[in-house]
Amino acid sequence: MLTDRQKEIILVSLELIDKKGIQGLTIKNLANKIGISEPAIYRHYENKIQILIGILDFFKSNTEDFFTKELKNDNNSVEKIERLFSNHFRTFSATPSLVSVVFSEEIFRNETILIEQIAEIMTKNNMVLSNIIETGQNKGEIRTDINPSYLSIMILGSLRMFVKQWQMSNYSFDLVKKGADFINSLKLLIQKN
Amino acid sequence: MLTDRQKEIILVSLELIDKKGIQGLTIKNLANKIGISEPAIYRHYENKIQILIGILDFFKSNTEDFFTKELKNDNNSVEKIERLFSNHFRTFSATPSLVSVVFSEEIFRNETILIEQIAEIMTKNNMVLSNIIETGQNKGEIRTDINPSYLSIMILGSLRMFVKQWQMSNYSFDLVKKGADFINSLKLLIQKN
DNA sequence: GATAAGTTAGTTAATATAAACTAACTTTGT
DNA sequence: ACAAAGTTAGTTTATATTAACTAACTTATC
Repeated sequence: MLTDRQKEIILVSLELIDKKGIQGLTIKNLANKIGISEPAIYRHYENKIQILIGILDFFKSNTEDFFTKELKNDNNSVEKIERLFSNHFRTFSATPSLVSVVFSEEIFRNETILIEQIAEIMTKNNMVLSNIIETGQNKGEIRTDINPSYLSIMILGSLRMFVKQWQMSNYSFDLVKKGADFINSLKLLIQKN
Repeated sequence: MLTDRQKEIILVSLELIDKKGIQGLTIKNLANKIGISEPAIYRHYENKIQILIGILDFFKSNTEDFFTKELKNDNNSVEKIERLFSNHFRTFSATPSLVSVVFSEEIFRNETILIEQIAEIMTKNNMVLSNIIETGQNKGEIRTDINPSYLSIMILGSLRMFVKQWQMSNYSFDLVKKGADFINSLKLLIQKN
């Protein structure tokens, strides 16, 4: 659905945001880095907002595929959570610049459409996780002394902070490897007994 | 140390960032909202970066006072953590616009000085918390099956996510009240047995 | 299979707007 | 009367976007 150039624009935009923040994403920087002129960008995206929407779509499709696949099976809930996040770790490892974008609602504050999309993603993540937790509690796999929505906030917050630290350390450790270790600790917290 | 007008500039800047994101903090918006002309701003701050530094200082002094006070006493570690965060909740309740700023490293990506200050704050928070946890583990108050740095990431991440949800819900619940409840759940997770 | 018509992806040049900041003058409060 | 805080009217620089045009390729038609 996306042309090669469109994919390139999205990827280079992610890199720019990653390295210089949202203020670094200008049509000029984008064009320079790709090696074409500024107006050429407009042959591929109508305007800057469409590019930002493209970035969000890139991430959305990335996770949505996985959600639908993973949620169908009938694994243990704790394992499900484990897989959900090791998948995220793999995604971030492959495209580290995604971290800046996905964890910075700030970037999308200008346009209502963008805010809505970000809110949608976050609500979805939260609902999916709450559901898994509730099921796990009913099956006796997850501790029941804390309500699902709180547990969900804690898990999502923990993971987010973990990834953010990886980013702030300049990707100095292996996210997938250390991430697996971190998830193990998280499992200790949420498992029954 | 700050004049009334300087305080006003900081507070209005916080409001602008809170409502429109960092892109909403312009000298023009600032001047309009205060009700003076743009150049008048420069009578009080040399340039925009100084204003941003002012915002960070405002938050730093807010927490530093508390840290030094709170850490001297010899309370139970879990209680210490509880107080540390209920204090944060109170601060955010009083000045909700702080949330956008403190939790958005993104905002300060342009200038090296600002990045350093943010990193300093985060490192400090993390060290203070790790220390409290380690002490608590040695005194048998906190579970020892998870290492202090992981626990610290989990706690900070949980709290951050909790506050962020409060913000994203348009401050629809009482942060201090529900926050106390949330901290209770967190306590269940980290306490020994 | 050659030519006309259309498309794609690019170029350079220009424009509108908005940002941060400055110089020179005026008002206000003690 | 003088210093602090304000104003008006600018400057410079950057940014997104548009206009006008072109080279190279693809498709349709005779």
